[in-house]
Amino acid sequence: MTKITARQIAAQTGVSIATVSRTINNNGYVHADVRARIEAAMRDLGYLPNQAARNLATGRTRTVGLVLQTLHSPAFVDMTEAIQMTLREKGYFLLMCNTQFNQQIETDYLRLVQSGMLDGMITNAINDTATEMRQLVQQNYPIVFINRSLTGIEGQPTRTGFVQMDLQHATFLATDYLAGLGHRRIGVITGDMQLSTQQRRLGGYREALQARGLEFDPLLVQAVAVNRNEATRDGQLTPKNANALHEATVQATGEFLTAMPDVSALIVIYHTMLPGVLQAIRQVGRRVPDDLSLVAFSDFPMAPFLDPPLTVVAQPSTEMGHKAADMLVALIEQPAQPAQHVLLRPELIVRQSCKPYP
Amino acid sequence: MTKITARQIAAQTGVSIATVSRTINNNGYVHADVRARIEAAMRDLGYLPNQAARNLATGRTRTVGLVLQTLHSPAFVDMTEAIQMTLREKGYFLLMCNTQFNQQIETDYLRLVQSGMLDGMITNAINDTATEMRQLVQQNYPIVFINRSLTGIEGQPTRTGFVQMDLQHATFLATDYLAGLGHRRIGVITGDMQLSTQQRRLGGYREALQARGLEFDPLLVQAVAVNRNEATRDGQLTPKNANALHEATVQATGEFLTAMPDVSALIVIYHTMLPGVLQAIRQVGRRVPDDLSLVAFSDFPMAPFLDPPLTVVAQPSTEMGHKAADMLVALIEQPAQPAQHVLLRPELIVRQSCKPYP
DNA sequence: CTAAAATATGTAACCGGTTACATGTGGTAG
DNA sequence: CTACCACATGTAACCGGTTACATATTTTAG
Repeated sequence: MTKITARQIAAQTGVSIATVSRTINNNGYVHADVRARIEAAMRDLGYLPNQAARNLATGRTRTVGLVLQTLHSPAFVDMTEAIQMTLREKGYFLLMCNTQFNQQIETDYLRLVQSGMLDGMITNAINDTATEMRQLVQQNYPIVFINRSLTGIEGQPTRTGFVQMDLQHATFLATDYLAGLGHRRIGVITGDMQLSTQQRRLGGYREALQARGLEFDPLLVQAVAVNRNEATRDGQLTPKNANALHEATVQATGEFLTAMPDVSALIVIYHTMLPGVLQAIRQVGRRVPDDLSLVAFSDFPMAPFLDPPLTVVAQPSTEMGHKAADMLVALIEQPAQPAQHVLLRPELIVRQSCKPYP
Repeated sequence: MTKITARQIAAQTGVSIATVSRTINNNGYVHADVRARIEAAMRDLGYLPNQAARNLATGRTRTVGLVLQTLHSPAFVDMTEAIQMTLREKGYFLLMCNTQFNQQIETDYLRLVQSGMLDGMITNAINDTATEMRQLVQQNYPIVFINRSLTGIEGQPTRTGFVQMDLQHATFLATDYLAGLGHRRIGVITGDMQLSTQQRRLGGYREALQARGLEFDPLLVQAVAVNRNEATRDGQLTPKNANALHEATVQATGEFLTAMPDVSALIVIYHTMLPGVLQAIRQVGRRVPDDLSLVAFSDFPMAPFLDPPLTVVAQPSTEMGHKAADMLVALIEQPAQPAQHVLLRPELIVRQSCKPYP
């Protein structure tokens, strides 16, 4: 299995390597007969152009990165598949970068764009405000942010794009629905408060409360730590951390429900926490929806078959994936311009996990 | 943002580019002082070595591909994350290749190894017997197969590895458990019959039936088509196909249950079909577990919270992922040798979706 | 004290393509 | 007939590193 090179194809066909290259890339002039002979030779010898060489010569790789914290969320799976399918149609490849909420890993992956390994990046990076990220944006590397925003680049020509679900509206929908059912004390189980998205998420919560004349009580917002910087220092990754998050969720939710017996409804922001929350609810002896109404984020195929069928705020994940991929390719192939924004709306899907407040 | 090159670092530091390269790669001799100066210069200028150039020069990319049909299966998600984490620790990157059951896409991705873009491949390719695949194996490209086997390479030195769950034992466990509960007519909902894994899966089914003195009835095995070659010709991918599979499952299962009223237990081989099966069961008016016992494949976090909590055969997906990644890296970094095999055992997790036959 | 070994660094070939530029042919408009 | 343009192909520089080899200096061993 000696590696076949373009030189050998050229020799075989009696042309120069430049003509072979033109044939491969279908640019420049190549006589039809010559083209046919070259293509035949390539087929016969099973020739495939060396990608590394092309990448070096062209300065592009037709590969983009997708930096997500985890795939253990149906929304992310939908998005990932949508992104990959769209990219594939446009001739791009996808490098997966799951960070398990570890910021160091996140930063490491971001550098791949600068190292010329990736033409661009789609990310919902946690440390979206970090220096490294701003640097990337400033240097005009193509980046599409998912559900993130970045201040200070307004109007400047960059290669930055934003695809967002209306996070504020999502929590608004959930809160408003529950408040409309008469619930007064609506708990929220969410992640680290320092995430830049929390403001918008809680904004929708407060907005809905206010509209219904309810008071905002910070004690009703229960954060579960998802950031796993420390947990990953020792190299123990997935299984341990997945369990760690689950345990942390069970414990935090259990304590929350015990400490707040007047909470009659719960909004769960992160899908990854849902099993833990459900378990905690069982453990403290509450029943959904009779003793506790529940709205979760992200729809998933099994949601209608849970006990009870789960009312959720569905995210347009597949569409977000398509948009993000489209946008990134555009940013890669076109010159810098003011950042583009796409905002998609979430949707409340009512099933049977909520009841009117007695 | 002029791109910084190793040459500039060399000039800046007053050394040759070779010394810079030695510093970067930490091989060969470099004086400690010089090394320090070079590293300082690299930091100051924000230098990152160009990956394409390194790939070309070294003939390696430290990137491997993962070819899976879909991520809409918790087992695949677990595996993917485990693979990626393991690879990352060993300094490799992961290129995602979801094929949506399209064999053309599968083949396309396989070629990436030959084009030098990938150092190796982990795959559960559908067309595992195809010419392209055998060719790859023959040419000693590092490949690890997940739940697949390949005849005709026994003893030959290749760079092939196999990580398998004991598929036969998995169906055996499910079937034996149901038969032990007194069920006689146990239905199986599965995928395309031409998949090379079907033989082993059904083997376990028949083995258990035989051990319990029950007869095998081919009519009890209901296939749902998952192969989406045609559906993808028009470029319409994810959402349409996901729905298509769901609808096909609902319909096939519904007809099956209606045509076979004496079936008192059901084994669902593919997780992606589970929602469709559950919906069909509802539609035909059966109730789990009272009118129908159910065992599904793959455990998932929400399984205990389904109605009823689902009895499943759990796959050691995370472990399979780790093993596969370890194995692939070994195959990449070591010379060809006889194929390695890892066989892991599934486990029956009994919850409440099965009842004794009345 | 001297030869061998270890350390340190530079030179230049090489990885396998892409592409700007030069060169050459044939057809066509003026 | 000449100038110009489309077509066709080759030459060689270039992409940005890696690394074999040559050379020089410093240690170490005997």
